[in-house]
Amino acid sequence: MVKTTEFAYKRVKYALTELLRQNKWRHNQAIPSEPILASRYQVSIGTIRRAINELVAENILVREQGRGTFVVSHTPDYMLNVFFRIESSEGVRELPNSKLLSFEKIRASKVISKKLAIKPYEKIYRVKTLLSFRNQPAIVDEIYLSEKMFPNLSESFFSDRNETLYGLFQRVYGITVLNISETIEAIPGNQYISKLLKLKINLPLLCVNRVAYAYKGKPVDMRIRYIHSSKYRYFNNLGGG
Amino acid sequence: MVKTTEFAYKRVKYALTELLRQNKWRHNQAIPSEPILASRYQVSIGTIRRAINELVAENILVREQGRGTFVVSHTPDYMLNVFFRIESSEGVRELPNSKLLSFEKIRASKVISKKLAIKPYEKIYRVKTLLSFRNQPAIVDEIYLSEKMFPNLSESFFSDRNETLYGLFQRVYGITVLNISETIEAIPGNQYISKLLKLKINLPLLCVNRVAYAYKGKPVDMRIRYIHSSKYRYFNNLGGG
DNA sequence: TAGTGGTCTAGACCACGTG
DNA sequence: ACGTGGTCTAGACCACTAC
Repeated sequence: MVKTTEFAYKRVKYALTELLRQNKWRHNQAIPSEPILASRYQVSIGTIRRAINELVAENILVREQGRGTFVVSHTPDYMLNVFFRIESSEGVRELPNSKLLSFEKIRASKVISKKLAIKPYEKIYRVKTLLSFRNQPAIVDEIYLSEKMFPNLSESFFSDRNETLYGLFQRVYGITVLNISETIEAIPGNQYISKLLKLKINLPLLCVNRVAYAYKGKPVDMRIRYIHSSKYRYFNNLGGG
Repeated sequence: MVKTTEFAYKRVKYALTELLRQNKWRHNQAIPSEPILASRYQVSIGTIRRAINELVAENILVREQGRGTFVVSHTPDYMLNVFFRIESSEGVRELPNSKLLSFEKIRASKVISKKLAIKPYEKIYRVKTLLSFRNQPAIVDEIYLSEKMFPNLSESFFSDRNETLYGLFQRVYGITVLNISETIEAIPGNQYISKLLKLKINLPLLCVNRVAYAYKGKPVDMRIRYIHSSKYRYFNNLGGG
């Protein structure tokens, strides 16, 4: 067990994370400057810088020289570079357009409630969307969201969107998705999904199972994503650099 | 175009990377201590630390308090935590055993020579192996290696291995794999691979296409990996933290 | 011009590993 | 006891943004 308060910079980092989790700073405004934080936490600027640097490395904050340090903003560009891992077979990387298929309020199954860290049978939304690149259907999404976390969500949020879903979470609910864990399988397409993707039944699809997390590992949403695998693929880079 | 020599720490980092690329320091011995490097490059220890910190963040060096700073070592454990992205459907993560299927010397196709950054039709090895977890066949690998980069490679290197392939590259050839890029597709299994994996033909398989790189983006090997997808899956984490 | 983050320094003191 | 990396400080100077 590592104490997060053993060192000054860990203590500062923990305090800043806690303030971020409480949504004290919106994603468009600068957090307090380094000298101010240094005096507030009674440490040197170097120690503040170290704490902030770690949060920057974790994609939680971004620094802008001459302007300040900000909460990361879920722009489409950010999404494309950090979270979106699907490209065409030719290696083209772009964001798809989204079309709403269905919007339902249901009760969470045991599996889903566990992944969302809510009680079994709590109310959730299930949203299905069809994602297309240049009008070519490519991906079927099933999204699961806790109603408690996202009260008063309705169809209209999904039908005409000019922002990413995580951008909406941040703008409307003040919830910032920080990291994501995914598992990928190959499965034969069933009738419903194959038809949407304009594929013959039983052809192999990539199936991506994703859970997104906010501060301190709090689950935000879960989704199952079926991908037209002969035209699109998943990509990944490992090892840093 | 970013000049890598604009700042002292970038200059030091570049110099260290160059020495690493030239294999000046083996992976079992410490690189020079921080005070020595500081005096050698005429900068303060803080600047040396910054350069080293970036190399540590890129998984190139590891620090060990009280002992020194080392070139990262490709132990099985390191492989499992950094590069190996396959787990069982129950979420168990372990390294497979490898059995040699075939070892050939062939000429590179255009596609492969491009990925390995060698001339078309240069001599390469093609190695096929069957990977198993607890004696259950799970993965078929096709590995492509440049003969120029790995002279005098023979079957025996692959038949009885107690180390990972990248561990062998590092120990025998002094080549350290630093990062990896992968694309993942779903494909129907052909007869040859389905049989090896004890699957019916045409069932969906995960197909992972990997290129591994050493210092400065130099390609080391390429492999195509076919995975028994109903028992095993690919996993990934995005966003850091 | 004032305020922000970015680089770099020189040094104190601590924690750890080896002899 | 000594040398290693780890933390933290206080301050100089630079680069960029805003007003």
